[in-house]
Amino acid sequence: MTEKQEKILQAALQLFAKEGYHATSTSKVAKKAGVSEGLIFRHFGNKEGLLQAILDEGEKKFKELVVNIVMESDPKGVIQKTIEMPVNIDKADYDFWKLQFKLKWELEVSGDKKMEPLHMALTNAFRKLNYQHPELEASLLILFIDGIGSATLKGSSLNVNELTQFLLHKYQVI
Amino acid sequence: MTEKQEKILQAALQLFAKEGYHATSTSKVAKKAGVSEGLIFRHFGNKEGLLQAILDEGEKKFKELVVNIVMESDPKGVIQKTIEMPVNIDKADYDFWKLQFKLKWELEVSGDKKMEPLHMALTNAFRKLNYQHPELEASLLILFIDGIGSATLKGSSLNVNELTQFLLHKYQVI
DNA sequence: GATGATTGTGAGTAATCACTTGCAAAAATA
DNA sequence: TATTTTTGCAAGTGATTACTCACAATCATC
Repeated sequence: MTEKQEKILQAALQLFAKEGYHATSTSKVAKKAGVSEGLIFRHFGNKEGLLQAILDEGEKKFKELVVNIVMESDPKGVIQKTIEMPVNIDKADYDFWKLQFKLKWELEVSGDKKMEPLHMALTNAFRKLNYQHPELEASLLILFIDGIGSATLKGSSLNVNELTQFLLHKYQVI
Repeated sequence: MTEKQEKILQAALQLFAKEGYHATSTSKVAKKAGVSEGLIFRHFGNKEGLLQAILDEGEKKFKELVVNIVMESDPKGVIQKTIEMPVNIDKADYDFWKLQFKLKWELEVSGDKKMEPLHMALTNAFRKLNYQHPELEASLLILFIDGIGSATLKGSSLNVNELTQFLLHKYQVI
C-alpha cells in the first residue's frame, strides 16, 4: 500500500461519510487526496472498487470489536460490553462508522450476517442468566445498540451516556 | 394538483426510495412517470423541490400517526400503540417510509423534532405508571420503534411480530 | 547502469447530469 | 368567441460524470 493509495482511501472515507457515496465524485476524491484522478482507477479499478476497499477495512474493524465481546466468559460482562459499545467508539473513527451506517441504507446492505456472532454470544449470556426468552432479549439489545449508535453518529440530541447508564442498570450488569 | 403532477410524485417516490435521492436522475423520474423531463421543473422548480413536495406529504402522514397516540388517555394504551406502530404501517406506504429513513442518512435530517410530541406522550405515560425514569424509558422505546421500523423496511431477517409481542409483555400492556 | 515493472500524471472520452427555452395544445376567463 | 393563463413537450444548454490512454517518473532487480 503506497502513501498515495492511503491518501485516496482517507479522502474517500471522509467524503463518502459526509456527502454519501453517490454524491461524491471521483474528481473530488482526487482533489482532496492531492493526486491525479487517474490514479484512483489505477489502484482501485473503478469507483465501486474504492468503496469496497473501505468496506473491507470496516469488516475487519467490526470483527475486532465483536471478538472482544464474544471472548468474554462472564455473561454479565458480555451484556455490559455490548451496551457500552457505542460510547466506546473512538471519535477518530466516527467518519468510518458513519459510512457503515449510511451505506446500510444507500446500498441496501443487510448487515444481519455480521451481527450473528454477537447475537449468539448475547443469547448465550441471557440464557446463562436465566432470562425466559434469550434470543429475543439478544435481538432487542442489538436493536438498542444499533439505535444508540445511529443517534451518536448522526449527532442526535439524545443523551447517549445517560441512556447507556440507564441500560446498564436495567440489565443489572453494574 | 394535475394528474401528471401526481404521476411525477409517485414515480419520484418509488425511485428515491429504491435507489436513493442522488442516484435517481430527473430523466429517470420523467420516463417512469411518462412525462417530459421539463415538466418536472415546471411544476417543482428543481430536483430538490420535487423531494420537498414528497417530504411535506411525509410530515403530514407522520403527524397523523403520532396524533393517534398522543390522544390516547390510558398510559398503557400510549405505550401499546407506540410499540405496535411499526407492524401497523400499511404495506402500500412502504416506499414512503423507506424514503424517510433513507433521507435521515442521505441528507442528515435529524428527525429529533418530529419525535418530540411522541416523546412527551410516552414520558407522561411512564410517569403515570410510576416508572423511575420516565424520560429515559421514553427515549429507549422510541429507539426501539425506530430500530424495528428500520428492520422492517430494510427487509431484515428479524422477526418483527415476535419482537413486538415480546415488548408488549415486557411493558405489561397486554 | 541497463531493463522491466510499477506508480503517477494530465489531457482526453462519451455519456449523463440538472436545468432552460421556444412554442404549441389545452383550459380557464372574459 | 377572443384572450389570457396554464400545462405540456421536444430539443436543446453547459457542466459534470466515471473512466481511458499515452506517456513520464520512479522503482527494484540483475
